[in-house]
Amino acid sequence: MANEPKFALIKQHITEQIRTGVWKEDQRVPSENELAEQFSVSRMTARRALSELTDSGVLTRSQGLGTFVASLKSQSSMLEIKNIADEVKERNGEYSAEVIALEEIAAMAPIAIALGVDIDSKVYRSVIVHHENGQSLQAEERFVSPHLAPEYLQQDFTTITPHEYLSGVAPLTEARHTIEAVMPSQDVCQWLNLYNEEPCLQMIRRTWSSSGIVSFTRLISPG
Amino acid sequence: MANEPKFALIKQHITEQIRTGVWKEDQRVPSENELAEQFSVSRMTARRALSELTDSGVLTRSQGLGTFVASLKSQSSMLEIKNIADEVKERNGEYSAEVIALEEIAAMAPIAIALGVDIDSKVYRSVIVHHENGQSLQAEERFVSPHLAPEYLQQDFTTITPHEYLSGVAPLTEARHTIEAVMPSQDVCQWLNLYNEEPCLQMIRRTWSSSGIVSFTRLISPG
DNA sequence: CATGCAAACTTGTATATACAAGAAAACTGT
DNA sequence: ACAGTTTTCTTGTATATACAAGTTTGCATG
Repeated sequence: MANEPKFALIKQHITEQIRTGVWKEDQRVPSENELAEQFSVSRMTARRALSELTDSGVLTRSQGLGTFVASLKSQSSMLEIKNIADEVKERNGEYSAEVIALEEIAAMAPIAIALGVDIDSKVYRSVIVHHENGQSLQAEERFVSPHLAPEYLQQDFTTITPHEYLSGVAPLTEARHTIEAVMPSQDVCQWLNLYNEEPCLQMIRRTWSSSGIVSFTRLISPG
Repeated sequence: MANEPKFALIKQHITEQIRTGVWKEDQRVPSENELAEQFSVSRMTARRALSELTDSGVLTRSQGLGTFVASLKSQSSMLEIKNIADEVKERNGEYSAEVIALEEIAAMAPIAIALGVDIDSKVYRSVIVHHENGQSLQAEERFVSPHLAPEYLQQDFTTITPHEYLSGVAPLTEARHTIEAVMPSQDVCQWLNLYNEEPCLQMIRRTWSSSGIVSFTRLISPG
């Protein structure tokens, strides 16, 4: 065997084709059998190369259809807005969401300014607590402009996360984050079932779509 | 076959043992052959469960020794400070670093304030450009307090990243991030070889260790 | 023509087998 | 007692095979 194992050589070949633009986004790549013949390896070895590149997000596969170059929206993972439900599932945990509030409120000054709407105009507010294996992991308070997501209050956020829903109705073009350590307020302690006052990480996130500011989100995770 | 494939059941069993504390950090887990016998599956199926959990960071393996529960430093990936070199390698890219500057300078007012040192006192400054497959990916300008990392200027940052070095000399206890979109300055354009003026993502990161502020970093990535 | 079925592809799961390579324990001869 | 070797365990790579399951294509029958 060469210094590099065969499956690694196939991986390198594939990433090379993608990097140099020979294989473009969403384009179909050779099937397991084709690669196996091309590199004179067994199907299982070709499969391993494709599977590992799928795990690392370079390719996507679907049964019956084939393997494709992943659409690399945010290649730089710095921009990546992670879906907490997917993260939990990646860790093999059991994800559940609890809807604490889902309502229409009158925008107080700072919220109105953040969302770019008039003071005291109607905005939607949701408070959701994300659980992993029954333990509360993160609280999410979100304010949404009604005219960009009019059906927001009708959603069932135990089965779809607000981020997933909003991504569907208004694809995000930009996000701005601020992360800081804070002491949780009384509200937050109640949402997350915190008894002792431990510092929490708070992320403020504002997301834009092409038609304007979509939402203003506060994510709070215990220490 | 059950609704859930066998390898998934084994994965669930393993994560369950870890989650409930039956198997603790760095403890050895059953070998492929032991799991295979225990679950009445082939070694390859048991192996798949172990491999996938290793890929997702739950386990670590080493040839000849065995498989162990990973030490789970930062379970919550929100806090995780990713190492760009590792990220590139994960994507199967070729990583290289270029040291643009590595020097001692007199701290100007904003830098001194950010680092918590006196104005015009000596601080270390490094500018490093991270490359993936020869293309510049990210520029990193970093200011470091000398008394917390006195040997900083003697390091070879083409083989170890500043973050890796600093983590070794002063384990980080906290980090604060700010991400925003900016137009790159002339300096940055030169570092990253940018000709046209495209917006860049800038992340300001301040890291603390138990003995004080360690570094103030500006990371800039093209759009 | 249209509906339905079958064939031919794809990826997904699972097994049995073989050998390579790293690490530690046990055994050997000096 | 020590050094070197062998054995035995581990994970790592690779193959051949089998069947399951999803998707498309095309053919055949009504």
